[in-house]
This record gives sequence, C-alpha cells and structure tokens, in this order.
Amino acid sequence: MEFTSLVDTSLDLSFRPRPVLEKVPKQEVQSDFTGLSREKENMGVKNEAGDLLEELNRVSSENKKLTEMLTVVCENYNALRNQMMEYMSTQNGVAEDSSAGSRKRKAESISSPVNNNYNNNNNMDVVHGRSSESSSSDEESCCKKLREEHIKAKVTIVSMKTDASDTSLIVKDGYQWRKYGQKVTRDNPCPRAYFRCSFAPGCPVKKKVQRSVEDQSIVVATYEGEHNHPQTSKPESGASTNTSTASRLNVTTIAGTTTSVPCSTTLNSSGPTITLDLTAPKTVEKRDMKMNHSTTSPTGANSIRTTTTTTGGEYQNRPEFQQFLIEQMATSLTKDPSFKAALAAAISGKILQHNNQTGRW
DNA sequence: CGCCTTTGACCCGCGC
DNA sequence: GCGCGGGTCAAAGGCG
Repeated sequence: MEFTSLVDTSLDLSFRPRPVLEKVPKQEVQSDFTGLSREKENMGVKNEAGDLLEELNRVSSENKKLTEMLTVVCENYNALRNQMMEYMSTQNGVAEDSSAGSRKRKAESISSPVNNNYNNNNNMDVVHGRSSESSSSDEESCCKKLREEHIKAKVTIVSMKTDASDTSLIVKDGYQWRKYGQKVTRDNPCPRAYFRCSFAPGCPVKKKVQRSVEDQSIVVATYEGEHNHPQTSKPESGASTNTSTASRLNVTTIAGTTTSVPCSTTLNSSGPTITLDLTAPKTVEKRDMKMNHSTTSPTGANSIRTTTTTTGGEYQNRPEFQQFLIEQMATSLTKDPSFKAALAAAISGKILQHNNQTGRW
C-alpha cells in the first residue's frame, strides 16, 4: 500500500490563485454598483475585497507550501519505507540462511524446491558468505517482528459451509494453493491444514483451513498476508472443490478496515466480518449488522458479523445486496481517516474552484 | 515427470 | 530449564 495513494495530491490540494481570481470580485463589485454614485461605500467594499483577496492569497500560498511539504514528506516516507522493506527482506534472507545451519533439515537439503520457492524474494538481496554470527540477532528479531506485524495486520478469515461428511479442507477462492502441513490443534479435534500460495514463487500469503468446532459443516479459512500477483482464476460461487458435496459458501472476513465482497475475486484482508450464506432459499435477510464482538474470530478481534441469506446465482444482482454493498463500502470509507482528509480537501478545492469561476464567495 | 498431498519429525515461542 | 502446542519441513507416495 502506497502512502501516496492515501493522500492523493491529484485532488488538487494545491489551490493556486489565478489572475481571474483577482479580477472577478472587482468586476463584480463594480458591476454591482454601476450607476450608483456612492463612492464611499464603493471604496469601502473595494478595500474589504482587497483585504479578503490578500488574505486569500496568503492562505493559498500557505496551503501551497503545506502541500509541497506534504509531498516531500510522502516521498521521504515512501523512500524510507522501501529501504526498510528492502532491508527487512535482506535481513530475513540472511536470518533464514544463518538459521539453516542450526536447523538440521535445512542444512541437509538446501535445494528443496519448497524452500527455494518460498524464499525466492528474500534471497535476491542476500549477501552470500556472510557468517551467521555477524548478523545482529536483535535486528533480525526486530525486523522479523515488524514483518510479522505487517502480515498479521492483513488477516482475513473466510468461512465456508460444506457438508459435514465432506472431509476435504479445500476452499476454492481463485488462488492456487499448495498444502504444506496438517495439524490437529488442541482446541479443535478437526485437523487444521496449512496452505501456501503456489501461483507466484514469492507470494507470502498463507492459508489455514479448519473446520469449526461449533459447526463442523463450516470450514474456516484464515488468510495471512496479501497476494503480490493477480488472481489465477475466479472463485466458483458457492462451490467447494469437492464436486459431489459442496455448494455452500460462507464468506467471513475478520477485523480491520476493508470489507470483503462476497463471491468476489478478491479476498481483501482486514475487513469487518461478513458472513454470507448463499445457500438458503430466496430470501435476503441482513442480520447482526451492528458491531458484534462475539463469534467467529479466533483472535478475538473486533468484528462485525453479518449474515445474508439468498440463492447464490441471483444474489449479487438483487437491489438489497447492492444496497448492502454500498453501505459496507461507505462504512469502510468513512472509517478511513485518510479518505476523510482527501475528501475534505477535494470538496474544499472544488468549492474554491467553483467560487473562482463564479466569482462568488 | 512434475506437481500435489500425506504425515511424522523438527523448530520455536511461550507459560510455568 | 522444561513441556506444550502451533507452525513448518521434507521425504515418500499418488496422480494426471
């Protein structure tokens, strides 16, 4: 996510006074008083207009300076951020290289295709021959933590309703996944499957899939990270990979600012929790639209759980659904402070522009 | 042959 | 320090 995308200077934040601006009010003042011989009042209004213009120019130049400063700050931020990410990648690569010595398996099989794939990006900037002792463990752990926090900030939880008899833990979401592990966890007798995005070698996204304890017909998938590549294929609406069973899709995203659109091609991270049951007959009901801190998040994060029920095929065309989407988008946008700032700047810019063109204040 | 799943072993963080 | 539990690795085998 680029910072500049949050503060978009294309919204004409830099309000520039134009020659027209100086002329228009004068013309208007003169035209308003044409034919009237009230020299004193006229002079008073002209002085007032002049003062206002002076003030406007001052504020405009100040605004311009601030905008330039903001641009510089944004550029610096991006540069620093890129350096930081690059540095973290390098450190991570070094750390993993250095840790290979301590890990028996890694030392035994460095040429593992899995490892090569997974670390492709990180290895690009690795300075080979650097001893493991030379790297600062503090910095490594710091960078690792930062990276983990960065990833953890983008956690999406998707629940999908399947038949309880369906033992597969595969959620078809349009991406290509490679299963790399399965584990029975303590709090859930059903095994948890671990997947890694296998479409792009350096894609950091991981997915955990496990059946719900409460309702074993619900498969809960937890996505971590963001894909660095486009989606490979469209997710099949209301489908699971098991063709014989299947056909019940619940989408639940957890925690954050972005709302996932059900059955869409993107499973955006970090949105309010939305549970969509596309399986039941043709009714559309919105439940629990308010904040609901219970339920689906194993992390216990604040979440909105919304359950909408209808038939999958017609669902997205229904006006209720469109309205619901708009509401969700509006909610997400209004929660975003940067969007508010950009919107305010855009509105004020437009007002100023309009006033300049009409000559009215 | 290449890719995928399975599965037991290993790693590592955390709480006691 | 030790044990527990979650996460990951990688060899083995299956499948198209």
